[in-house]
Amino acid sequence: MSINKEDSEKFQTLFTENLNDTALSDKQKAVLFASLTLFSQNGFDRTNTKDIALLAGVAEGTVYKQFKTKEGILKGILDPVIKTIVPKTINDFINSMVNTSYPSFEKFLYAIIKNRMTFIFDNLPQIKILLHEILTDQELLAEMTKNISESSANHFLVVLKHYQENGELVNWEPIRIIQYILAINVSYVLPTIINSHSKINLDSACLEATEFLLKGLTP
Amino acid sequence: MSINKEDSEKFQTLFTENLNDTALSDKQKAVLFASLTLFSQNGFDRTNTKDIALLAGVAEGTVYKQFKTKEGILKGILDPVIKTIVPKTINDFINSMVNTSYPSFEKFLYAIIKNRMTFIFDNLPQIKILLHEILTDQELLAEMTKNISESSANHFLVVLKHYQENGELVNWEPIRIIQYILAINVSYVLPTIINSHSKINLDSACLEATEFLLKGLTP
Amino acid sequence: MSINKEDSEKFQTLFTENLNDTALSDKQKAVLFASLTLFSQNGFDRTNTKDIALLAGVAEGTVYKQFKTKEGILKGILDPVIKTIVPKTINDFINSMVNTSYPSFEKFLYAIIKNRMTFIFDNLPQIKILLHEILTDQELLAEMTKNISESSANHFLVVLKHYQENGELVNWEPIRIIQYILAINVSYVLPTIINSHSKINLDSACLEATEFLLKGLTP
Amino acid sequence: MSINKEDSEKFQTLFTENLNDTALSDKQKAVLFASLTLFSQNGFDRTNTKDIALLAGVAEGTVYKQFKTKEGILKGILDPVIKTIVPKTINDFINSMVNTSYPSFEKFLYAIIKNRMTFIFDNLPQIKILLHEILTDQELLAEMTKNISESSANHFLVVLKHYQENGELVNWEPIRIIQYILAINVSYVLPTIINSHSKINLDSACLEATEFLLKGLTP
DNA sequence: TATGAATGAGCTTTCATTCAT
DNA sequence: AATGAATGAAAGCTCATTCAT
Repeated sequence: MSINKEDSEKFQTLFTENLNDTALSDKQKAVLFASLTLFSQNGFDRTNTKDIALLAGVAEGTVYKQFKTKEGILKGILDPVIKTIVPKTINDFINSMVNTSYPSFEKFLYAIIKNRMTFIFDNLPQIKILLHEILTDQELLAEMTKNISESSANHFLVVLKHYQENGELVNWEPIRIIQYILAINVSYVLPTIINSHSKINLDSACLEATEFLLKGLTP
Repeated sequence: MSINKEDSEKFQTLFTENLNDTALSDKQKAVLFASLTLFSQNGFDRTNTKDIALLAGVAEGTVYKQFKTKEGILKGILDPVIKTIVPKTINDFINSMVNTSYPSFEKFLYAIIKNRMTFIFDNLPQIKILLHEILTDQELLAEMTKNISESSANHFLVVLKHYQENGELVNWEPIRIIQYILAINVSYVLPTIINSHSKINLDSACLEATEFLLKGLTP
Repeated sequence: MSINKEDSEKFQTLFTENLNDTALSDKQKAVLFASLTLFSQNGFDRTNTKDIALLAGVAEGTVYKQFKTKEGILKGILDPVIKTIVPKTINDFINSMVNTSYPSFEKFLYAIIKNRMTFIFDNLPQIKILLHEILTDQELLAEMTKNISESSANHFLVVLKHYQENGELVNWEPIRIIQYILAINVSYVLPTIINSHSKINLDSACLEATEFLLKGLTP
Repeated sequence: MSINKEDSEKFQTLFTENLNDTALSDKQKAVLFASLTLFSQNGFDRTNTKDIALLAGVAEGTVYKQFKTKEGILKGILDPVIKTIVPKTINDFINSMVNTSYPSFEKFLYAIIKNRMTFIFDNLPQIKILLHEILTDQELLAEMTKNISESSANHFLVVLKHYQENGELVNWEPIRIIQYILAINVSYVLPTIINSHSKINLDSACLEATEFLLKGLTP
C-alpha cells in the first residue's frame, strides 16, 4: 500500500467537509475561513473581529451569530482538529495499516512519513494556530493526546512490536521511536509552517526522511 | 493566569549575566525578569503592563522607564538572545570544537548535543517567547539566522567535512545533517518548552540522542 | 471646569449646515458639537475625551468612531473652517460686492465691516480654537491664507483700486488698508472672543467702526 | 520727547532684572528662561518638565525647587508681567508724559505708539504665553486690567481730554480712542507674535500707524 | 437572519510630582 | 541644593460584544 493522491485529498477537505456537515450559511462559513486565515497569519490575539468581518465580507455583528465569542471561533476551528480530524485521520490510517501488511519496515516507514507529512501540509493553518495556543494553554495538548492515544494508539504499538520481533526495528521503547519519526517529519515541515511561501518537494523529503530513519532505526 | 514567582528566579544564566553587564537598577532588572516570566508563561499579547509591574514589585510607570514601550521590553528580551547570546554561544562552542580534537565522531556528536540541549534548557523562557514571535514575524528568524551563519557556521562545516572524509559521517549535505541533529535535540526539549514543569534527565537524553544519531549518520 | 450646555446649542450657522451635508448620525454630530464647545471653552489640551463623551451624551468609544483620534476631531472642526467656510464666505461676499455697485466708499466700508463682524460672531467657537492653534502651529495660518488669497483676493483689490481712482480712498498699499479694516473689526469682537458672555451691539459697533475708518481712509 | 534706544533696552531687561532682584541661583534662572522659551514656542500644555530640565541643563527635580508646581512656573513668568512689568512700564510712561508737554497730538500719538510697540517686541514670549492663557482663563485679563487701570489710567484720560479740549482730538469716548490705538498697534505686531521669525521695520511701522490714526482721530 | 452604530471595560502610555541619596 | 529614579493618577485609544433596526 502507499498513500495515494486520493487519500491526501481526503485530509485536505476534511475541514471543509466538517463545515458542510454543520448547517452553516455561506456567510458563517466565510467567517470561519477568514478567521482561519487571519489567526494563522497574525495569531489569535493580533486578529480583531473587524478584520475578520472585512475579509469574510460580512458585518461585524455577523461574526458573532454562530460562535458567541471570539474565543468561540477559535474553538470552532480547533475543536474539530483536536476532536475529530486528527483522531479520524489516525484511525483511518492505522486501520489501513493493520489491514494492509507492509512487505518491509522500510515500506511501512515511508507510508507513515508520507501520511504524516501530507496531513501536516493539508492542515497548515490549523496547525499553526494550534502551535500558538499550545504554547500558552497546556490543557489543549493534554486533551489532544488524550483523544489520540485513547482511540487507537495501541494498534500502532502492536505493529511496531511486530517489526521489532521481526528484527527489522531496534528494540527501543516505542515512544522513543515515535519521537524520532515525528521529529524528523516536523523538521521537514517546519520551514513551511513558519513561512507559508517556502515550498518543499514532498516526495524527495519523504525519501530522505525514510533513508535516515531506516539507518537509525534498523538494528 | 497566575504569577509564578519561583519561575522568575530560575533563569540565572547568560541572560542574567548579560543584564548585570548593563547598568540597570535593581527595579529595572525586576521589570525585565517579570516580563520574561509572564511573556513566556502567557504570551506577549496576554500579558499586561499592570501585571508586569505587580510581579516586579514596582509602579506601572517604572515599567516604561527603561524600554519606552511594551514592545520595547520584548525587544529588550529578544535582542540580546538574537544578537548576542546565541551568536556568542555558538562561537564559544565552535572555537572549543576546533581547539579540541575529538577522538571520534561519536564524542563530537555527544558534545554538540549536550551543548545544544544545555543551552536550550538554560534559555527556556526566551526560547518560548522567540517561538511565539517567530510564528507571526518572519523577519525575526531571518535576522537570527543571519547573525548565526555569518559569524562562524563555516567553521562547523569544515569539521563536518573532516568526519566525512574520515569515513565516520555519511556523505549527505551538511544542512541535512544539521537538520537531523537539531530535530532530535528539539524533540527531547519540546515537552519542557511547552510544559515548564515536565522534567527530563539531561544526561540520558544526550546519550539516547547520540546513540540514535550515530546509527543514522554513520556510513 | 463646567460644561455649559446652552453654549453648545447656539452655533447654528454655516458650521451646522456644513455638518448636515455630511452623513453623520445624531450622536456623531453631538460629539462634534461637544468638542467644539469644550475646545473653545477650555482649549484643546485641557479637554479630555471623557468630558466630550459626557457632554455629547455618548460613550467614550463613540467619540473615536468618526474621527480616529482626538486630534482628528480638532481637524474635523478646523478643516471645514479653513478649507470651506472661510473661502466660501469670502467668495460669496466678494461676488455680491462685484455685482452690487455701492454708491459710495462709505456704504462699501459699512458692508464689509458688517459682513466680517457677523461672520466672526457666527463662528466664535471655531475662531477661538483657531487662535489657540495658530499660536503654536504656524502652518495652519499659512494654509488658511493660501486658501483665501488664491481664491478671490484679486477681485477685492480691483474694488479698492476703483475707490482710490475715484478719490474716495487714500492711495496707500491695499494690504495696509485691509490691515486697518481688519484690526478695527477685530478690536470690536475681541472682548466677545475672550469672554463669551460679554455682549456688544453689532449695529452700533459697525457704525462706529465705519465712522472711524472712513475718517482715517478718506484722502 | 521721543522713546530712545536706551528706553527700549530698559523694557527688554525688565524681566531679567526682575529675576536678578529675587535671590535665584543660576540654575533656577535657567529653569525660568527655559520655561519662558518653551511655553511661548509650544504652549504651556505641550511643554513637559523633562524638556524644561533638558533645555535648562538641570535635573528634573530642580525644576520644582523654586516653584512647587508646573503651574507655579507659569505664574512665576506671568505674575511679574501682570503685576509689575506692565504697571511699572505704564506708570513710567505716563509720568514722563505728564512731565513732558508734547507740542502736538501727533507727537503725543507717535510717542505712545512707539512706546507700546517697543514694549510688545521686548516682551514677545511673555505676551504669547499671556495670549494663550487669556483664551482659557478670563480672570487673568480681569486681574491685568485691574492692575493697569487702577494704577494710573486716570492720568492718561486727563491727557486725552486736554487734546480734545484743544481741538486736536475727536470728542469720542476715551475708551474708544484707546481701542483704536491699541488695535492698530497690535495689527503691526501680530505677524511677529505668531511667527517669531517675521521681522518688521519698527520706525516705519510707527510712522505709518501714526499717519493713519492721526487722520482718523483728528476732528 | 444580517447589520453596523454604539458601548465601556481594559489596555498602553505620559508626565507632573516626590524623595532618598 | 541638586539629583534622577520612581511613582501613580489620568489620559488617549482599542476592540470584543451587544442590540435596535
